[in-house]
Amino acid sequence: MADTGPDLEPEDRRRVVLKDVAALAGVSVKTVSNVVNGYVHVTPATRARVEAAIRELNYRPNLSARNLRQGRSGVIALAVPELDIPYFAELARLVVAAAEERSLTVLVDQTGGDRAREQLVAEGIRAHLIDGLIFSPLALTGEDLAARTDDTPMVLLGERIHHGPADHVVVRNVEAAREATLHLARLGRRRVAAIGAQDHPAAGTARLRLAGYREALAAAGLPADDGLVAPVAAYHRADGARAMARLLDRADPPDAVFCFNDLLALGALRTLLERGVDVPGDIAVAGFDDIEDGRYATPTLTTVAPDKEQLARRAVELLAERMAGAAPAAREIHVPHRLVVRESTAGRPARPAPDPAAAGRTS
Amino acid sequence: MADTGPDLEPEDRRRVVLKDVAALAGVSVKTVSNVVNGYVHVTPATRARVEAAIRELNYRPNLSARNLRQGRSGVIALAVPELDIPYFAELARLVVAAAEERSLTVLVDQTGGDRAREQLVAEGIRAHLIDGLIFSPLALTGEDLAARTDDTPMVLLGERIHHGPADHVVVRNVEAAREATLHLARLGRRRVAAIGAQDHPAAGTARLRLAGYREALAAAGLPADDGLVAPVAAYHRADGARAMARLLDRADPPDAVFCFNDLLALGALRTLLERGVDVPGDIAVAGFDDIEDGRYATPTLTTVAPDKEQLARRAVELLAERMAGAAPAAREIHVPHRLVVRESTAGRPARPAPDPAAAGRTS
DNA sequence: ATCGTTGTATACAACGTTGTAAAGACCTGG
DNA sequence: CCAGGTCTTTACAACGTTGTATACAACGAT
Repeated sequence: MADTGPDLEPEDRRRVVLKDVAALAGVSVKTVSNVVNGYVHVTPATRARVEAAIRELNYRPNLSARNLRQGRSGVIALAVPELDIPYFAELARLVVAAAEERSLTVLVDQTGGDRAREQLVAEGIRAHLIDGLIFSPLALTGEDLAARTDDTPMVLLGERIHHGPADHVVVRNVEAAREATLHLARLGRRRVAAIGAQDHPAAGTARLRLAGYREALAAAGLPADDGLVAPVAAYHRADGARAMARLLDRADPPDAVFCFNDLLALGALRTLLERGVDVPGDIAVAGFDDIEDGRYATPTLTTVAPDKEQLARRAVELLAERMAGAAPAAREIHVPHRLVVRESTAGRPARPAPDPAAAGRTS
Repeated sequence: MADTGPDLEPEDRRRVVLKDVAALAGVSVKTVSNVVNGYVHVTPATRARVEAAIRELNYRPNLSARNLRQGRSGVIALAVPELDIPYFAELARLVVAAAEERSLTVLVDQTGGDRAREQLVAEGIRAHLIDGLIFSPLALTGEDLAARTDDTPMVLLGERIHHGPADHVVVRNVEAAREATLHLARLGRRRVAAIGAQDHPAAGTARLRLAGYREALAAAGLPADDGLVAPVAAYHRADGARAMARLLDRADPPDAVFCFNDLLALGALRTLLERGVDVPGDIAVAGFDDIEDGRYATPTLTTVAPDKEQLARRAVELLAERMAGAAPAAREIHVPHRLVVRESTAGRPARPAPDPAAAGRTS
């Protein structure tokens, strides 16, 4: 608090700027800038002298200044509900990696799925700090997003907002849910339950997966019993565990369950185990997302595996296009998915199983 | 690519800046700035006029300019090996939350545990973009860090670098590992194995936890058998699964295993399950980190639970102090931990299969 | 030798913001 | 009604960088 802080050398403390390098190298500031930016027309001799000065002073460009000058920051934000939900963590890793390939830095925002916070994000809480936004909203509706005034380029992830105003990259939720449910029906299960229904208007994922589930029941000639559709407050393990318990407490429990994400399924598995219910003998379980945990669960979890790698890559790609100035109409990109059948529906493999890492995927 | 892009209105496209607001409100640029920054001496009338203009134009301050002017960005970086390792994901969430309380934005860097990348991070790859760094290095040694030339404030997380040049916030690894191992010994286990030893010089965590494990064996009067110490390449489930398989293939397999983190333990559990080994009946398993997965594993996982909340909070706190200019000597802060005993050592709870906790004492 | 032509280096302004210093408006008390 | 103070607002400069325009040097061709 005292003064500007001559904690160390009074002068040396200052950050090194172009001017310092220029002085040491005996050239103009702009020449140093040119060297830093790889401008072609610089004599090898000059370049060498400048580079030596840069090294000697350990010069680092001031990004704030550069950004101010250039009007962009090279930073994009990734806004997700929570980082420690495995699906989003995996996505975050992939987005950061994809962004890096384009020399973009990722700033991570956690909305907690909270509507007010999501609105702030959409409204550009980080405006001018970021050049673009990859957003995975939970609570916002299509109208909310359409009403957005901030014009930072945005790409929506993993959620389908009908006629949204922005690009979105998604998996074919209805089809995928149908495939998973049909898989359960083809095992001969007659009472296939669903865990993960949600009421509120923004619950796009829940609605689509529920639709796929119902389509599959119809296609398989099974009756639709709304008592077998378990709503949840959120998509965490605990919700899945509770929902499973409620289903088991019914007079006519299900013989299969399709959970709208893997965390719900893992919670359900836990309840089944505690109750001594055999999986998949008594009840088969399938999930959605293919998070790593599912590959090590007991039993390993059958699940819909979206191509997350591509999800991330395409999102960054679309965003980069818009950041570069392209302004096509909102696009909807679908990434592939596949059903990965594991023990929770197919049963335990023969005794000697070598490497569990090989279960399901290349790893 | 064509031109600068009159995709919309040729003029309206420009971002709104202070000047625009000032013009509309009929005041000077500085007055608008004063309003934005909550400067006290502004007439209510003026303030109202300015605020109206701000709303009308939807003005957002340009952070690059503000940062340039003020010499700081309000952004800190969190550098961790991988975001989809649950421990780091949880930590990331907590750090982001703690940072938010101080109006700091977090930028996440993934090093992959790669030495070159960690060096870049330490050397200030984001210099001038960030005001501080919270770093959880995997491959760097204390010397590497001491040799760092960048002077961005830094706090090290969860890793103990001896006599490091920076603050670090850590759990008492040796003590915690000792407690966990002693817990296994007190169950009556005689052949307690360890999974997670690592050779390379930077593996501080592995070394400390191994030391704690050995101390506990000595304290319990158990012989130290190096054949029971399983090295791993990394700390993922697959490594734990493989290491467990190797231990089981020995002529004299262990009757308990202390894994140096929960992922290793989860991998080990998977192998045990596949081999039909009863946990904790035949082999008791304990981990470290208390990640959520462990609470839903089969059986639920006994583990050392570091106070991650405090870990994150203290790290941000120390960093903020240094960013504010304080320059005390490097500090080492210890956060509390506790041993959470669950089914993997205590046995299945009574619920479904009446099975008293004493089941853990079978061997 | 002179003229372009190309290649190299420079000065200056500008990006949008805020700190400084100072000017203007307004009040109080003599 | 004015001196002296406080409150409010302003002009200007500066943060570090890069685009533009331009000066200067070196060159081959006339």
